[in-house]
Amino acid sequence: MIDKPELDKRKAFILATVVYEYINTAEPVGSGTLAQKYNLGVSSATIRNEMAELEAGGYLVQPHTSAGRVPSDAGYRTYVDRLMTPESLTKDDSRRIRGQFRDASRELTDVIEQTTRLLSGLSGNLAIAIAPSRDTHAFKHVQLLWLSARTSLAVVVTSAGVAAQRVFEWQSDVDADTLTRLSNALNSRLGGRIMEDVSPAELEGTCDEIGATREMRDAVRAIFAQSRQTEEPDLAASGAQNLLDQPEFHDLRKLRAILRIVEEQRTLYDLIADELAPDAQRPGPSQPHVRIGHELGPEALSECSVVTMPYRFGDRGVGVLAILGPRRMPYGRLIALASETARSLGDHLNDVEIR
Amino acid sequence: MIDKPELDKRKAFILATVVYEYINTAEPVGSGTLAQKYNLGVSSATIRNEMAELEAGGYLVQPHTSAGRVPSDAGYRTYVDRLMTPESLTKDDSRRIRGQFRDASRELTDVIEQTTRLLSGLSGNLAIAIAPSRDTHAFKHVQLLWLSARTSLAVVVTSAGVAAQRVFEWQSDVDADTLTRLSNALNSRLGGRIMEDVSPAELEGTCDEIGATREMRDAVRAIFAQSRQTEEPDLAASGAQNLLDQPEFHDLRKLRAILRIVEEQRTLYDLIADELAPDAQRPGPSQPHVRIGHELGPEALSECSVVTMPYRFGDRGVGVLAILGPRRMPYGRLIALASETARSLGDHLNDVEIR
DNA sequence: GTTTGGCACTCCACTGTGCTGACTGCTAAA
DNA sequence: TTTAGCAGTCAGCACAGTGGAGTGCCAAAC
Repeated sequence: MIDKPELDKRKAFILATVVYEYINTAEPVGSGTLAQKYNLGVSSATIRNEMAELEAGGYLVQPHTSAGRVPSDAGYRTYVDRLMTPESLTKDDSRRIRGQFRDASRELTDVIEQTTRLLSGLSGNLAIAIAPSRDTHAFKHVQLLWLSARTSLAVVVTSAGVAAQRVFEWQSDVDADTLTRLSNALNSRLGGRIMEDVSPAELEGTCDEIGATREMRDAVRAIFAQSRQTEEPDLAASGAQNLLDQPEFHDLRKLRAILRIVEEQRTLYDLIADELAPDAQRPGPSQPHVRIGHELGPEALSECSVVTMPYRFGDRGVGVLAILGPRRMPYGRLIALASETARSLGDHLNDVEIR
Repeated sequence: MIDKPELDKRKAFILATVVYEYINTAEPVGSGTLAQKYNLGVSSATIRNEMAELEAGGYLVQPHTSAGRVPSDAGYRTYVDRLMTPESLTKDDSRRIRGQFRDASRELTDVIEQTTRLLSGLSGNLAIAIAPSRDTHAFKHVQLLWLSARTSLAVVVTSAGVAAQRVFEWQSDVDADTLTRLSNALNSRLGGRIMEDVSPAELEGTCDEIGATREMRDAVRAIFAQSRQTEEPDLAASGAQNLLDQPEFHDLRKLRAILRIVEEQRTLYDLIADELAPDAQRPGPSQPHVRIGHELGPEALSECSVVTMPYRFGDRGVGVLAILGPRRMPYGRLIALASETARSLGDHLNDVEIR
């Protein structure tokens, strides 16, 4: 990508104003409107000339010859990176966010889902949340419970709550005492460790220590594997119907394509999970990111933008909040919303963390 | 409601054909089309007369003077109750349903969600599932686990798997032995009982037996209350984007109203939960039900129909599957799909039930 | 009594036309 | 470099005209 020519002050101001006006009205912005509504100190003809140059530079596009201008991906990008003034939340928004987490559930999946509801309600767009990978939770406790001679229940508790439970049917009788000894051995060896650091070899070693059968060894491996990973990405989305309000999605074909992606969680996950890896390594506070139109990849989302904001849980756990909407979204407000919600969510998770 | 006049054979056949044709084409059906495509043995003029009478009887309506006819709620109702021939599933559908449950999760909420995905995929409509109320599960096991001197974890296991877990922070030190004795006492007193039959007095009695503190009594009550009920109805829905394909929902206002109801789970639950109560009492196999247009209640759903089918879990647990779509839905096929899926789901739940 | 062909009538959906208004680019003067 | 003025472009809208699908009714046929 070639560097865009630098924008002089007036061009920058005009671009910012076009984006601002278009975000508010959803109508192509003409030179006349600009001269009238905003005090630029120059005539519409001058603005016209500037806008022509902004179009040549790739910041604006014209839907048709005799229409006003609309920002391009590059126009939005410049706006977000350099022209936009950061916003802070209204008192009311802050209060609603705090209120939501004050009496939120302790259950990770419930919290994640409630957070997407909150965020979609406040933002008027589609909200998505990815739960922190279980690999990064700390192991707290495992208990093998005796239910009957040939059945038992295994429960694994991590710092984020119960990660997995599973019923086993044994081939041969098992007594409660063996289960307790095995539980104790595993607890003393693994307590406090991060799940992804626990190796299968270590599990087997612990089993051998108390003379567990081969069958039990397999069972222990299975239950640990299950508590580390889920088959489907752990993700929630809500507020899809908000998109119906946006004039750009009145075309049903486009809307379908988008909703298909949302329903098919895998694609949605891949879209946002990019934010996980870099943030987990980078030290310091997390940063919101904005991805605009074609930057997102899928053609179906070429008229959408996404604001993402990682949140932290414990030392290692990282999840992501995201807001998906039309490119014509109020970036400042949504960034502020996502940031504050991510912060509150992280705080809440740390509060309810099992220590 | 006044009884409709009986339909003679020919009227019945014409009504059935109009409904059938309209379901397939989504276009108002005219007398000419009927005479041409279906072998009625009479001319279009005769059909015209019959259709006029069917309209007078309230079975058909005309969108405008020079258009064909469209079924009314009463027309669909008659079709579903008396005219339609029951369908059975294709080999392929049956295979997909069986395949889905062969390696389905043991986790109740996962199964419920996967079932809605399956059903929305097969039916091409919106699928909804309500999980059986936890009140009807059988109590299996409770374990109070010692995590540290002042924190412990309680896990309640019911016949459908883990129902609740909760971390307690105690005001004063608690030792592992007390927790174990309390767990044992609760288990021996309550094992196998249905959750809704367990009274708070009984819980308190058991606590007193082993000399538990007031604080622990409250904790036990809380964990049992939590395992019986969830705040939100336990419900899953998927396939909303299927509705976009239906021509009747190309009107965005109508679509919005419907999606709003779907997102707001409470209304959706109330809509379908009616099916729970009567079926739980009635002996014998469950029956599918169809509710059409205004029968559903909410004005927003006046152009929709819902097929519901209860499924059973254990002796008492009853949940419901539902398919929501336009009134112009292939009732025979959807009833067969819902029935077969409900049966498979019930079987699966009973297979994975903890005994 | 029922059925049928014929006919006049109705009304939606579509098409083409012309108009309006918003906006542009360009040019020449300030 | 800025501005006023002007001609040109094009979407969107209102309007009228047309075609066609379908109806209701009536009189003749069965």
